[in-house]
Amino acid sequence: MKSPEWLETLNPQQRRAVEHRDGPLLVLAGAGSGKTRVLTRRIAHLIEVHGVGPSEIVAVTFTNKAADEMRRRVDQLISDTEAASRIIISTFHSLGARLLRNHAHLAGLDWGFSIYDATDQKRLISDVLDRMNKASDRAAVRHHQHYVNGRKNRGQTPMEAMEQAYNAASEENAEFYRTYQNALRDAGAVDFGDLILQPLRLLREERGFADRLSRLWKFLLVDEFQDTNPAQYEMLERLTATHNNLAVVGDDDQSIYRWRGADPAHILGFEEAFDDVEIVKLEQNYRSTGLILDAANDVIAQNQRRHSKQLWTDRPDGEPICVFTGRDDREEASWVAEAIFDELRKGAEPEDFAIFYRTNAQGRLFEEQLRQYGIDYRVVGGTSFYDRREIKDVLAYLRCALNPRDDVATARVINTPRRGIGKKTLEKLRAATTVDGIEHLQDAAEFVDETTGGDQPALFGIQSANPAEQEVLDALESLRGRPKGGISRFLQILEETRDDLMHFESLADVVERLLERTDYPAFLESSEPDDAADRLRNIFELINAIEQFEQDPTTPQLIDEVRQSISDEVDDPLVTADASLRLRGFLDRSALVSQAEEADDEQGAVTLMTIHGAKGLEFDTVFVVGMEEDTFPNLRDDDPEELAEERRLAYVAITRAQNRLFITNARRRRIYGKTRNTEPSRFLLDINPERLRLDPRSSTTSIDYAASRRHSAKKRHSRHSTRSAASSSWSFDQSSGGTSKSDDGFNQTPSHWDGDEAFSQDVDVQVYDDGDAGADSTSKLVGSTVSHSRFGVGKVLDVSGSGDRARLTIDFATVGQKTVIRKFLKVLG
DNA sequence: GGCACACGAATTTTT
DNA sequence: TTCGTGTGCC
Repeated sequence: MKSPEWLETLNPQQRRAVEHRDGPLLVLAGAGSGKTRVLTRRIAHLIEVHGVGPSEIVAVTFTNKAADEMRRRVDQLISDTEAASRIIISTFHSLGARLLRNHAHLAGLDWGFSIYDATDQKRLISDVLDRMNKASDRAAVRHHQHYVNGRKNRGQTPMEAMEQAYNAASEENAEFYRTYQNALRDAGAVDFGDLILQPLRLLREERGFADRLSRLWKFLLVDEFQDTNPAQYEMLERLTATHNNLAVVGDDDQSIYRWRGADPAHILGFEEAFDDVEIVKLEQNYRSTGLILDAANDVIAQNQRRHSKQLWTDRPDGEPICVFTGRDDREEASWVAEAIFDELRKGAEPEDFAIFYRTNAQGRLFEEQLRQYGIDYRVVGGTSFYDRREIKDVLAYLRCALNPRDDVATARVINTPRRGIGKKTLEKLRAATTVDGIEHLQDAAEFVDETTGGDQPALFGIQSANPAEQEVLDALESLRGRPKGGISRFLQILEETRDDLMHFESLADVVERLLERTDYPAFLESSEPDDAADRLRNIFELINAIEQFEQDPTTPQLIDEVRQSISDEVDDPLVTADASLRLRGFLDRSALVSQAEEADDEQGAVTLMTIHGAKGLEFDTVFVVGMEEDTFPNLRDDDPEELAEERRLAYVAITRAQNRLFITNARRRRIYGKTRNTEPSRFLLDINPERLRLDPRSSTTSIDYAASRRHSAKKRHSRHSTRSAASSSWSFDQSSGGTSKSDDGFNQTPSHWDGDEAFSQDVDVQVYDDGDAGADSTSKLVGSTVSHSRFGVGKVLDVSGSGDRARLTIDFATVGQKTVIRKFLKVLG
């Protein structure tokens, strides 16, 4: 077999990683060093040069985005598309789901088990707490969720948690874990943590399971290895125990999921944990300019515990990093929008720009401003598609149909749309689930449904010797009228949907009939007229996604696997129906994919996302916004590990930029509706100022604007003013270009921005005066950017007259040229 | 049982 | 600011 020609395009280290065949391989891949390139080529190389079977290769990633991207790139490298489709490329969680789905019986699960997402999990936790007569308020739910997930991330079963309990409180937690786990099992469901933990248990306990898998899967590759949690790590160990063909790629500097249980110790200690580890360091960065890389290094250098590596580039320095400090968060956003607007005018493409923020909430302002400027954008992440109420409702119906034990799903939709089953009735149903023979809400519902009102015996002829239980049953039997009718109707809908599953080829058709049957669109229309159209559109998108899933080339294989695993033990036609199996697959997918694949609109839009979402991506021009203390870093307590992780996050953000990097912040920011003064992020101050350039339109003359505030605060208290020594950072002097602010449209505020003292006064007393035109010399406005409440943003072409009544000819981004009276305009800059 | 309203609380990041 | 939960009324 001859080497493929692309081998020549790799640098020596990359090539070493690609050509390595057997045994453990650790690739320490700095940002932008061609990590994905190495992984994808390694896969191709294994197949085409070493003759490894495609289905013997398993590549694991953490996000669906990364998995999709890898799949795409592998497809490009391997000409045999059928072979390429047999390579398993999936996230850890999808892989776990697949293992469980195919071995449900081994894991003690029903074939149709549900996957609970974080929201479902919370609901169940709350129910369990109620049943245990414990507080079930938000904080308690959060605490227990955190606890359970923490145990599962560490690979601990309830029993192990109990064994490790060291005091009353931890015993109580472990006891809760046990009860919760039983409840999950009762509901025929698994949570996210189980997708790793349950397969892991099989690997530990089922003789031959690990052996079988390691014969099947001979080469494992793991992307973003720094993000593995202990459970995932153990899973990898067990899967590769017989052959040790484990290739991991990662960068300890980009470990940003500690809060989710990721432990960088795995990558830091990989060399010791396995024998004869081949180590490859990829240190050449191909992505960023010299200055951007230097800035990233300035920031990350402050972290202690790191693999030693020296990221370098032979690219030129490039432009200095542009820093802008707005007077408030709104101005920050509008400055960013305008900067992009200007670049677009010069011919840049929207998809070259990305705005990264620390928390999703920050995105809103940028959306607003981009809209003002008529710039197309796409928001990645945020409230994910599958988290939307209407989507969860529809999926809950499907889950109910497939898994009658799924009480969380049942409770969600039994009265959606409203059909007369209120809190009281639901309580009665719930109370009955403790009676023998009625384990689940749907059982209780059927009990009611079959109780025809006296002459016929109740379902199962259930009677209880226990008076309390009998009381519960009596309460159910006494239901009449709307509640009872609603319950019957609900069961009928499920029954008909199950029937459809058995008789319809297309899952999309089944869902459409479900919508009709529930009259869901009308329900949307009546309950929230304003959003109904949007929500309905989302539902159509869901149907679309289902159709796509049904046509996906990898779907048949998935279905076959499940079919094989259940065929010999189940002969329920509902279970074995094609549509059911596909529905099962689709539900798994939707539980594990946080966002609707928006592969469609990559082009023509500016990208907005959190920094977490940005990992693994790159853009020509990057705006890292909200660079302030308390926003970024966003620290809960003063745990140094937490700070280190925030720092890595900053490193990730900076290293996404190829050619231009903008860092912005605001001196005042609204948080929870309250306005607060801010301080510049320590990460910004860690960057050597020689690499930075402060934009002259900033509301400050120093990047370390808080230093001047501290400085003058000091001055107020002591007669001998000293230069602030509080900051350990380099001092920055804006040597030139310190413009007066008289012509920037904010000149209703006296121009007193030059000295620290005046600046600090400004911070204390200045109130942003929005929209008041004042009596500026209007002739100066030609060329400046203005905004209008209806027309959005535009550039001033011409001015006639003066003062408020002046008539301005403006080229608006959205509507073209208009003439508008001065007083209806807001000058932006 | 359903609805409207008020109040209160709370906010990282994601599989 | 926005969300969700709790209360009171029809």
